[in-house]
Amino acid sequence: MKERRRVTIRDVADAAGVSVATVSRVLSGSLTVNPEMAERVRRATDELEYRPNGAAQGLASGVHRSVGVVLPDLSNPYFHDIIKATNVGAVGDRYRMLVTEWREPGEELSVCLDVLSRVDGLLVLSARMEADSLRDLAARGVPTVLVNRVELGVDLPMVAVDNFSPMLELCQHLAALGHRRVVYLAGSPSAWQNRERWRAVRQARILGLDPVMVASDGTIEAGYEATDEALGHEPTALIAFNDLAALGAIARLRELGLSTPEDISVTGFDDVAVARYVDPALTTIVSPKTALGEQAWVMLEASLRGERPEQQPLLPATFVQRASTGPAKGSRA
Amino acid sequence: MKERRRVTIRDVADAAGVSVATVSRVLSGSLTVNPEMAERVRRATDELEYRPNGAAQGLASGVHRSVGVVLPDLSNPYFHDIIKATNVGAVGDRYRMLVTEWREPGEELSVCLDVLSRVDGLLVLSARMEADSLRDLAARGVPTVLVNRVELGVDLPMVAVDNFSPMLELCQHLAALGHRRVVYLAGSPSAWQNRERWRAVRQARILGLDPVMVASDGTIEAGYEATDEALGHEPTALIAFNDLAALGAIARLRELGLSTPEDISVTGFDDVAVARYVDPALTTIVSPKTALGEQAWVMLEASLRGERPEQQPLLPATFVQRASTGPAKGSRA
DNA sequence: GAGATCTGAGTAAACGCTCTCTCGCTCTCT
DNA sequence: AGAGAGCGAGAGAGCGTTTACTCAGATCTC
Repeated sequence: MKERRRVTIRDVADAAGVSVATVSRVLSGSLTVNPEMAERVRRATDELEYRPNGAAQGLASGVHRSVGVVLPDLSNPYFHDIIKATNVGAVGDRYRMLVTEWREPGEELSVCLDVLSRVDGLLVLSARMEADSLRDLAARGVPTVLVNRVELGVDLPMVAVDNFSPMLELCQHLAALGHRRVVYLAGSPSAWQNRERWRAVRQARILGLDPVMVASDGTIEAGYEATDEALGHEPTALIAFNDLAALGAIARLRELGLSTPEDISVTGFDDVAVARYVDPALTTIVSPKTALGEQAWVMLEASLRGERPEQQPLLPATFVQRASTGPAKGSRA
Repeated sequence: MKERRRVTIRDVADAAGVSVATVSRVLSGSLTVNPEMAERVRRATDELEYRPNGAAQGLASGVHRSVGVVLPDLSNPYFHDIIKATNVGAVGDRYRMLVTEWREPGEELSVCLDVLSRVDGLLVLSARMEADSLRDLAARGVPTVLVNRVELGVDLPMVAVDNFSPMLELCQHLAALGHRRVVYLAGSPSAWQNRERWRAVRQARILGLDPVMVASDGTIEAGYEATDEALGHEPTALIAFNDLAALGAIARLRELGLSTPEDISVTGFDDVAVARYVDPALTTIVSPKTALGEQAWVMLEASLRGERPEQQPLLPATFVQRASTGPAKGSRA
């Protein structure tokens, strides 16, 4: 209740008997200050429990020591391991990370810009943000790193996982098991990752696969719901956009009396935490989420220092076979 | 590349031919301003793409229109639906939400205080934060709401889900199925929720249950690993702290050749998204995460307005029976 | 030992905004 | 017609920091 006034740098200066400039110097670790004085200042700081006002620091110095993370959906677990890793890096470099969700598509840029007066850089984890908005950001010279999205017309550092190669490997695995007719349960059409994965699946025609795409969007519910339509194409395997959709599909198949993988194989993507624990354990692709987050921070940090981070190649993801795939029903069995 | 200077309120004022004070008034929606002038200002604002500097606004007015969310683990999915709902409320009231993770226990208060110069209030989603730190926060008069934690010695508004009653209901369900010897796979010992759930399980002795507790911590891996020890007590049912631990346990049981629920029943808590889609679908307790988040915002918003939010009763959670529980093996079968 | 060079600390001007005060103008009332 | 009230807009003082500058005093050079 006692609405005690926040202690300011002035209070510390008075207590230590020095000027505010000196306090500022001590706190910023400047070397041009008498050790004994520095000690006095530090003691005063502790005693008064002084904490610098971030808003004022940001205003005066123009650097906020914090970065914004913009993502479309806070409840999507895919992002969490990534930003967790990023956060470790940020904290290590004494940066704060501010996560912001936006909901309305089209509103992204506005959100980014809005948060920009409190942060020094941006991490964009949006598969859907319009390329124009990204270009705008790039043009403004805002340090920004694009995560899991490759946009060739945009001059921004990006870090992403290779979706194509491992998906092709997965297809090869299915082909080797005798599958031919397969359905790709798509993710969000505008997402780069979805395009890449579907590109790989189509490419797999050369391996003998005969893929068709069914619209969906990478959630459990969507996977569940898209399954009936998928079955209309009489596939022997379902290639889901991600693990969640795969789980939904398997659940629906079970309801229909079809078992996985005996009657129909199902694959996922991402290797979310539960993927190996469910029954059947998911054949999927392990996305290096931690590495992705770390790499993203390294590049953002370089941008913040004014460097131009070196563009890295796509991070490799590895195919892992578990129990949700088996020989195609009806092939040489 | 063109490092163009950010446009300030001064630029807008010049462009519109008015004083900065007037621009400020127009932007803050003050009514004491000539409509024609307001229109001029608004036009200038648009043309210059002016965006107020949040740091400066915060410094000058003392209000930041943003709240901090402090949570211990960004990758824990339990929080996401909650803060997603909170965010909806916050955005609706034109507040920004800044999510911050801390890692080191004991460091929480420092993190809170640190973020305090950029936010107006705090949402604490920490089951583990020390009561002393909470008291400190309360004493400083910082608008704060405690989520999913009830701490009677702390004078702070809190909103939480009832853990006890539904857990008791779940125990009743197990007792009715003939279970007697059961193991509680614990969550983090210092978590309020864990204490409540275990309290309910112990209470269920009156229903004929004979519970023992096995240490664990509410992750899939921990549930998986604690299962062997749990089996040492020869239970007919496992009551997991939450769904994740339940999933881990079921996976381990399967590995050991035990099937759920025929050989052993398993229950969860929370009803995470996958709970109903896995095989067997989890008997669990549906936690009203969205309601929780909404309620948290309502209370925080009241605190921000200087009101003392009315303490609400615990939010009800409902028991839901699915396929992971069945008659106790060896009972009248 | 006098002038030049360093050091280290203080002074004060930003940073971009809000908000109180002040002031000039238009109305209204007597 | 003159005074008081009312209203709208400008001036300017902060808000809490950082960061040129400035300027003593100490150290050095010849």
